[in-house]
Amino acid sequence: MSDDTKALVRSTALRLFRERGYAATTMRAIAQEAGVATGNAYYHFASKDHLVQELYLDVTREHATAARAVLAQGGDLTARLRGVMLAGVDAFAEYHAFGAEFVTVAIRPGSAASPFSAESGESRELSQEMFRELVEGASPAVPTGLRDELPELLWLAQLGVTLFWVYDGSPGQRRTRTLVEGVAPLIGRLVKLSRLPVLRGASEDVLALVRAVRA
Amino acid sequence: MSDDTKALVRSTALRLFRERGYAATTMRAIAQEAGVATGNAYYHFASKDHLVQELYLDVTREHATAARAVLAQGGDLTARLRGVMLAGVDAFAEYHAFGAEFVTVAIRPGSAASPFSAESGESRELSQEMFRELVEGASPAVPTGLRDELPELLWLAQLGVTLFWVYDGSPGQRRTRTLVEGVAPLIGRLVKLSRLPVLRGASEDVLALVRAVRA
DNA sequence: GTGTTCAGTTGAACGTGTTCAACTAGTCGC
DNA sequence: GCGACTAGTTGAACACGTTCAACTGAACAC
Repeated sequence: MSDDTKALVRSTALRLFRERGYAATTMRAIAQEAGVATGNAYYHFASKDHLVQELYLDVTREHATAARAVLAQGGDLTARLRGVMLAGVDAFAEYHAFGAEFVTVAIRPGSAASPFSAESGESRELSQEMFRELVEGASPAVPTGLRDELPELLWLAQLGVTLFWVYDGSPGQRRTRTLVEGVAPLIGRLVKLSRLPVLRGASEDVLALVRAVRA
Repeated sequence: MSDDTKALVRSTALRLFRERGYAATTMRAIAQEAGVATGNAYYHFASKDHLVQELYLDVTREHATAARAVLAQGGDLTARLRGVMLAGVDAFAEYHAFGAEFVTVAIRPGSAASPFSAESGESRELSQEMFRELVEGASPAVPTGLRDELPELLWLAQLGVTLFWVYDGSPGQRRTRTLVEGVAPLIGRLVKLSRLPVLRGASEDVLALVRAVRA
């Protein structure tokens, strides 16, 4: 029964999270709705955060699927970045009402749901792989100097957009879409300009900084 | 006794936060240490978050004081930005052990301690005013087109640096200092370059985006 | 069969942030 | 003086996430 129970708790939790949000979904309610004891849920999932992490994995998968359809259409860096980020806004839209509390949980450094945590490794890899495809399939091609670092930077940019999205109370998250519509061409343009002598130094500084800071 | 009690609860809470961090400081402990009933603390402060917000106000004041000393020395945008941001890292250093949980609390959109909340108005104003001085006192002067928007952008950059700082486990937060050492001249350089024809368009786009997104 | 082991399961118990009905004491109107 | 009125204060009570000692039953060894 173990595997069945775990799957049942998982799906029950995700359903309740979607229906009620994070705070209003109690561990007791999850257990009761799944027909098991409270402690049993903790046997299979170390904490409520670990259950939320399962939700993130689901959403990341949806985003990756939608993004792959966008990327299949080709295009330049700007178009691809715009498409992938807007696909993200769409994928997350369903959860916007509770987005705030979910991101709150995610940002806690110790949390299993943190985008940097070991537990989130699977969804992080999924997401970063998506941005790698985005960069590598762009035409015209991204300058070689940037090609290695850019995917991770774009992944971080996506996290930033998501953070903005959390605070975005406009209907349909219009402001976040406006942000994406502005940021995508801006990044596209800066990448293009990075080869010019004037910006050569600055762009090298950015890359050096990224490397220094990561170490 | 009301004002006395409020001040007593406030100072007790801040002391315990500094000594034990956020999670380990219980409302019961604060009340007990202050010699009042638990409910009494809630009469004066709506929630634990509101007490944390008082701590932020304290720290912001320390940062502003340290920053003012830096700004009094003049200098160009890069030097001033570097000085102010490093002063921030120093002012926050004492709390780094618990920084994670404090920022966690602060980032929750509904929270009183959020940098965007009404309750944080005082420390937000204090901080933004600091960046306004930073920009306006810089020599050579910042291009007029940027002068209005830059302070708020720098304030946001500071929030970003603080977010990085939370995750920075290096001794003495060396990585955050490296980040500041890199970001300050980068911003300084970009601001200078923004007047060149090649970047004119991009920098106008940035400003237009900021305005569009803020609305 | 019998004994042993252990993954799976149970629900009471703990400490938490927060709420609230009740109590206290000082102030005002008369 | 006296009767409201109220700001201040109390501590028990609530629901929560989480823990844990105890129980169950299937698998296995002999």
